[in-house]
Amino acid sequence: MQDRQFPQPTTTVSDFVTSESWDHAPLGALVGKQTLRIKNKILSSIPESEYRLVQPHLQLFRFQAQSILHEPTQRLQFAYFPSSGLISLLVATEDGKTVEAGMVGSEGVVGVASAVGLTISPLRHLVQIPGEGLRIGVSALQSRLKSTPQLQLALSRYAVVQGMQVAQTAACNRLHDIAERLARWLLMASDRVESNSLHITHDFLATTLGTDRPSVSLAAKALHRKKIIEHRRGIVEILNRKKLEAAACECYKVIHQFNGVLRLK
Amino acid sequence: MQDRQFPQPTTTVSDFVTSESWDHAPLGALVGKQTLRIKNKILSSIPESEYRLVQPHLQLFRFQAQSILHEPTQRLQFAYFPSSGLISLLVATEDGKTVEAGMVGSEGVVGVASAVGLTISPLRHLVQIPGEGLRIGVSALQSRLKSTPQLQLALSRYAVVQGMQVAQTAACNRLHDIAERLARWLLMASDRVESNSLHITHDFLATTLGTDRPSVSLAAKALHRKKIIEHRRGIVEILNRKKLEAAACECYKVIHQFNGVLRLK
DNA sequence: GCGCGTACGTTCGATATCCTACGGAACCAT
DNA sequence: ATGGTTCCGTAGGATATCGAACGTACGCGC
Repeated sequence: MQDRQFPQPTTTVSDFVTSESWDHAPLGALVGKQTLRIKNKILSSIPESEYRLVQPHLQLFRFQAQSILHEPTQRLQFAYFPSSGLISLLVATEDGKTVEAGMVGSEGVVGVASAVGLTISPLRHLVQIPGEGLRIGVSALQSRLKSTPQLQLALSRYAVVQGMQVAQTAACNRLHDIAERLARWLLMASDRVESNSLHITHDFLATTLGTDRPSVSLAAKALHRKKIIEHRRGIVEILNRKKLEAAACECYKVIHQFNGVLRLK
Repeated sequence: MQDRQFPQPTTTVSDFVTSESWDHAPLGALVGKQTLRIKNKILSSIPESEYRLVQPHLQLFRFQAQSILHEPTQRLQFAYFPSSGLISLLVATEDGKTVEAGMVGSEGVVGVASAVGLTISPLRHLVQIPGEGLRIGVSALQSRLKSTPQLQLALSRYAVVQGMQVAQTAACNRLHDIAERLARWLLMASDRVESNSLHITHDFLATTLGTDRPSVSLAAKALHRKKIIEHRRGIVEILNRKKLEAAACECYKVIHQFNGVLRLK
């Protein structure tokens, strides 16, 4: 919250592990981990027997707003299983522009590349909406995967589905205008936060939509004029969800459906 | 070649299996499959023992220009391992526009979703440059994967790396102009065809770049004026590769590097 | 050689977006 | 309250792209 110098890599370590207090409170920690496990769709989908194998390596983790979990120049350190909050997967170009390629909430995992033996990712992992979850060190995860085939499959499957979502985003970025994309993003974020009130600035919306701030303000104004959203300093509020869905491009529904694929095997 | 009604789903079955002649020529078939196997980077990377388990299910397959291997409305039927040629992964929107999200050549596999138990893909798989390769039925592949862990890992890893490439494409589509993207596409295609002469029309370039034909013609003209490319009816020729790389956006190099990740474990 | 379908060259107006800039409002720390 | 910082509203010119249209050139089949 206090560190807002977003583009600087100085804030990229962001080791806000809250396990200090939680880990040393045996009962609390277990209850916490179990709750967070259930809220994360991937961890909740695997058998109890497999979960027990990875559980000792899971740390409780609090996602701080605007902190960076990974930079492309780094090696992947952890895989994160959010139970709440929202993490943006951003691509940054040489000239400093950025755009979001994907989004991870409680339905997924951040750093899925580590599940297939890779320790790099060209994507910046930025916390857009704070929350909490569990994380596991990359080497611990990799060494456990052989004995947790269901987890391995769930992770691989998520990687494929995430690729589909990224592909739809690639098309969306090319073919749909800013107002449509803004509406899509607000819906996707709202789904993950489970709230109609989003704490985000136009500036950050510009970095995720791959445009500049005035363009976001104009698009937001257009939605406001239609009484679809309301926004004040750092907060966007959804007034009429139905209308917002109508204002968004088809990509919202398409991407939303992909999540269903994960459950239906 | 003769069927050019591209957007129509009538040509989507495209069962141009040439295995009839090849399969019934025992020696020739084996030699053919072995050659094609070696040229495909995924099949060549797995142990001989695992290859022998899937080999009986592999069919020789010839990719016909402009044929469609898969439509989003269908279920995945086969996974294709190209040894040559180029397949575009296209996203189509409701209003009929299309744009390429990814590209598969001998380094990869088409239909990787089938490797994680899924039988859908929202991407149209379109043959851009003809070639040949091997294919395997989805159910045969899935039933063999448990006993071929190296293949499973190679496929999962490819899925992740392909996701990275798609993410970079998503950014490229948003942040780079048409001339840069055209240059990038020509380079990527040239790498896979291993030739400086590409048999493709401006119209198809427009569908892959997500724009219209006149915009492609203008961009091509700009490259031609700088003596970087030459183009006549249905053919684009790269005259100066160095200059073409300079004219392309960084995304070419970035995506190219991802392929290296596959080999380096 | 002729006709026809396909592909390319080019134009122009409309639109979306970018880029830069400035001012005002909200929030925070003191 | 006050000063500083962050965030939003807005404007105007520059640019890229779109969309539609028309003409031309190539190549194939007859």
